[in-house]
Amino acid sequence: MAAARRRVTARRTLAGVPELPEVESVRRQLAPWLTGRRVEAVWWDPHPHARFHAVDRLTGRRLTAVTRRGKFLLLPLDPTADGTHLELVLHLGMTGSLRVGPDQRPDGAAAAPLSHVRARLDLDDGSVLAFRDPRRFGRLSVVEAGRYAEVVPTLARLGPEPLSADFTPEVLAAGLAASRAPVKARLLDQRLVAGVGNIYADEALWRARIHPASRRVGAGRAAVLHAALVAVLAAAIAREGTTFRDYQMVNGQSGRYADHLDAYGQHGRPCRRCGTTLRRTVVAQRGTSYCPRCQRV
DNA sequence: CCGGGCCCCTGGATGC
DNA sequence: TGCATCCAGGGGCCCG
Repeated sequence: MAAARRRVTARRTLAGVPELPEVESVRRQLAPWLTGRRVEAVWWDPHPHARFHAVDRLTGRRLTAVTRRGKFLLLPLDPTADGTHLELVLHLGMTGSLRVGPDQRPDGAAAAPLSHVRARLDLDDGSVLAFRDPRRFGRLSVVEAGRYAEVVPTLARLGPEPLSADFTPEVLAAGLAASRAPVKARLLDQRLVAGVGNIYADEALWRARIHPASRRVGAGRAAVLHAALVAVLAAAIAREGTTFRDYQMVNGQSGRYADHLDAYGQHGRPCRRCGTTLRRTVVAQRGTSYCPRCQRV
């Protein structure tokens, strides 16, 4: 009884984090609003735990594009007076989200204040970009274009985009062969492939029938895993990400991938393939759901 | 360089 | 019902 209630609760309050599909959805929504806009003013949270770097350098700059690498949003800026090309690097962390829109309601009254706003950019068309982040895991950094190593080391060492031609079954197989860490740890480590987090690691491993703790994934299974990663990420992008508590798209709605989850957060429920009850374990310090029957070590 | 472990933070869920 | 405790997790950092 208690266990059953716990499962229901867990399903209803499914939590998650923005991964590549969610960030890509945000990017697509932001691009038409932000491209070409000039930043008139910047405010950021002076909280001692806030993770902001050189954000003041945005003032007066124009946003020339909205791009993405892995889970990072990259917004290149027009050159400064001395010709320096800067870039805004934005990571949503666990609970970060972005809202963009007019600062005033149509009737001229001020919009209701958003909660947990950690930074805001006032733009030259009167709109405002608000960065909300209850848990303060998100990061905003302004760096010289392409110079990531000092400020955003993970971005500097980021692996190939999983939906690009650079990410091949051979690249994945070679990367997995070079290490004996659990395969899920390798997927979460952004150096092998960019943008995979806890949700899509569990989903891809379930689809590929590979146990998340497996330390031996040969070329054959790596090719299956490659196909699973590409399929899962593409399907999630098509549905604008997964519905969960913290993630909200720019317009305040949620993604529609939750109904398609086969593994993530599904422990206690039957495997959609074989009916075996999915189990929960911990791999790489992350909650992990898998099928003990059809996912093999 | 690599892998493993811990920590940052805070709202919601759980436990008593 | 209320208060205390637990839990979630991306990525930085440290250690062996």
